[in-house]
Amino acid sequence: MREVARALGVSVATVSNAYNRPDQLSAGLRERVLDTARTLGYGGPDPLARSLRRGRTGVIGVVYDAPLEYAFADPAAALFLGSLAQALQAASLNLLLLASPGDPQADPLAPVQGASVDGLIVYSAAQDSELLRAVLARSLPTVLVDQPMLADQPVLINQPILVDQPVQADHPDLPAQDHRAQASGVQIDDAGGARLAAQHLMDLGHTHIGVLCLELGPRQGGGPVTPERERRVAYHPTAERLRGYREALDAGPSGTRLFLTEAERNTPSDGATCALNLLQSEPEITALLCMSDVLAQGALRAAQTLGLSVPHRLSVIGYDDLPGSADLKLTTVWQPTSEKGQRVGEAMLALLGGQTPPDVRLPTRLVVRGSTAARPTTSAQATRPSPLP
Amino acid sequence: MREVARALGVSVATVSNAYNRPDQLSAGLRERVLDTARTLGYGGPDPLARSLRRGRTGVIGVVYDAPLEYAFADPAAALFLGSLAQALQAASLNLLLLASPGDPQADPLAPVQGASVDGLIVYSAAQDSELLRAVLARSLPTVLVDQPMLADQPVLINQPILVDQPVQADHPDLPAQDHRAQASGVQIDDAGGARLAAQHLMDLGHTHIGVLCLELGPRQGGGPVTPERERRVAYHPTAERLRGYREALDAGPSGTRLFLTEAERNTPSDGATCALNLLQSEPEITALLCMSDVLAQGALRAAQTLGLSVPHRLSVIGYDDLPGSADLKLTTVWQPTSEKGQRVGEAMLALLGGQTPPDVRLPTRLVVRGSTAARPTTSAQATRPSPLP
DNA sequence: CTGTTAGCGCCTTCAG
DNA sequence: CTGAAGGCGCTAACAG
Repeated sequence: MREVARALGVSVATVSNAYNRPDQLSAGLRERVLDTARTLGYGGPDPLARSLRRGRTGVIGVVYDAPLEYAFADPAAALFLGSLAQALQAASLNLLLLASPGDPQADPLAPVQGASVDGLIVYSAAQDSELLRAVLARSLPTVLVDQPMLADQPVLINQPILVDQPVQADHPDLPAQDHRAQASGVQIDDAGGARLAAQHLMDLGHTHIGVLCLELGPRQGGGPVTPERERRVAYHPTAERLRGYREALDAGPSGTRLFLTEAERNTPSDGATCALNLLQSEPEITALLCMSDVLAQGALRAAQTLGLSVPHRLSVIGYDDLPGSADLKLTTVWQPTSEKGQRVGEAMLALLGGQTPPDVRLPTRLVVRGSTAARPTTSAQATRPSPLP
Repeated sequence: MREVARALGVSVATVSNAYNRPDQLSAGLRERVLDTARTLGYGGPDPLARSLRRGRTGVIGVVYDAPLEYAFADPAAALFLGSLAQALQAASLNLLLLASPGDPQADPLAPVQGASVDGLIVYSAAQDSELLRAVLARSLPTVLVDQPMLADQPVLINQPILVDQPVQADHPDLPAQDHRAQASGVQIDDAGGARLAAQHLMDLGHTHIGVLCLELGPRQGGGPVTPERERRVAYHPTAERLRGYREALDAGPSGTRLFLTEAERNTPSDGATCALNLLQSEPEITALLCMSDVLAQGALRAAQTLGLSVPHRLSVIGYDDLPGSADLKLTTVWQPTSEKGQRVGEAMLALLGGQTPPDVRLPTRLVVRGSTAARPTTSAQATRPSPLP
């Protein structure tokens, strides 16, 4: 910039103005400035330096506690991220994807601590985790998605104790930095939806119900869920859905049993594997409660593999109500995925604007389609599924 | 940082060292520094300032010339982005999504010009567009995905003409900035795959073939493709696939005809709409060439709506070979989507490391499954599809 | 309408 | 092992 200024015999401020405040200099001069800039190969103000000076980056970070490829592979996540991006784009904000590094050597907090962003959105993180603490420690506008309500968060001492003067007393041209951690929460009624799903199955007379759980926490590896593990579920949505299932059970006739497995990843094939294992080890199961439609899709595939007709021999319920689930005739719990993204975006915008938006809790609904039916009669039930070829 | 230094009676350099070079000070002092920092509410070095000083941000921008939500809605894009992210994560690089603003008032170049990034990846942009020029003008390490080979790109004068001294002569501690635009290309054999698909159909005897095109360019709106519009296709993959179809046609028996429509967006429902319109206005069509599996999925749905059995009455071919396409028994053109992402990531890493990776062109293949069959006999063909209810 | 000034927060060489 | 100094590139106030 100085080069350009010198070449024209003007001051750097004038060059800066040529880019940022056209009204501050004559149109002719402005043209000349832009022109020589081009000649000199100067492409305009450096975004980084500008951000430093202005105190804003125009970037919002999304924290995702898993390899980033999962985010793109999961349709529900993609849907959410898409609508979030759309909401933020309206304010010219871009999305920075912050995932924990694949390399286990690397510091999983580094991305969060090192990102130049104006705000942070936590999409997936274990409750009460280091990661979450690192996010909060940045004292940036933060939106927590599908996390326990803020009131339940451990309080964090973040008020800087100023040694003598406010740091920026001599800098009236910068907006006074507000160092309070400003956070807001958006979530859905996870437990409520789960309760509806389990209830529906019990109303249909099912007494032996398999549950395909989403990950219980970061890198758990899947498999049967012991009561011990059930107590330590780290991912809030998983915990809540489980709680919902349990609540329905407790409210219904006693004698109904749940058989829990954890899918290693939220993919159809992991869902299929889980379902297969579960159905073979517990032949009395007549219904499957899946914590996602993706998992349910796998369950459907498993049923087909085992020659179990859905819904006559096996009922299946999903969660999310993805766009493709209607085609599959899947009974499922609907959640307002897109709206959630939009709400999160709006909350962030409000936070950025200095407001403190209230926490939001969005409803869920049971959508009954063709994949659930009354418990098969005992004779049919007695038919033990044939072992795999 | 100064606060912390003052509170401890040490210099700021020492505080900085506490964070960045533990070997430069005693463990005890380091502990004390970190400790008082915590007490004072100092969360560590500001990433922005650090980036400015170091000259690196640890962020790679992905340029996407459409509302960002499209990127997430398109499974092929998601797959690509996922594997790209994974490759980049290995080098602790994060992904910044740079989409053109939804607001048509806003400057579509702003995101590209204003992003603080170490490199740029162009995933979707019209060839020879302003956007592409703006990307190249940044003189950053750049990878062009599915764009015409670099040799065909308009040359850009980007060498800065230094007025007197190299700007950084007095700053030997910073890596000498290399201002040459370093770009590399990764693409697939779009035309080749398309040719195979069209050929397959012609081998099966089809003579009236409908084509469901991806967008021809930014915001075109869809609809029938006139020869005029066909000449001006702005998106390279669309142009190439079209060229491939045409090549097969030219090589085959004369008398075969193509009927072109553009889908407004790459979604199943747009695909269905297109297919419906096409099949109703041109009842002689017995096969559909779709430029994506997503579009093909819509075509399949349209066929069902019209009561046209696939493949007996109507053959359908897709493009991409998505994970779900096998279940649909869709004949399609496979492309190495994940590998493409990985290659792009590697190319970026090489560029960042000062190397100049060669351009890469990945192969495509025809995967024949159940959605294509020989042209129906004349009598069957004469059955005009029933109008919609 | 233009120029001067004073940093934004940090890192790194170099001298002690 | 520690401290002083200079500057990354830019912008906003203020004075002319």
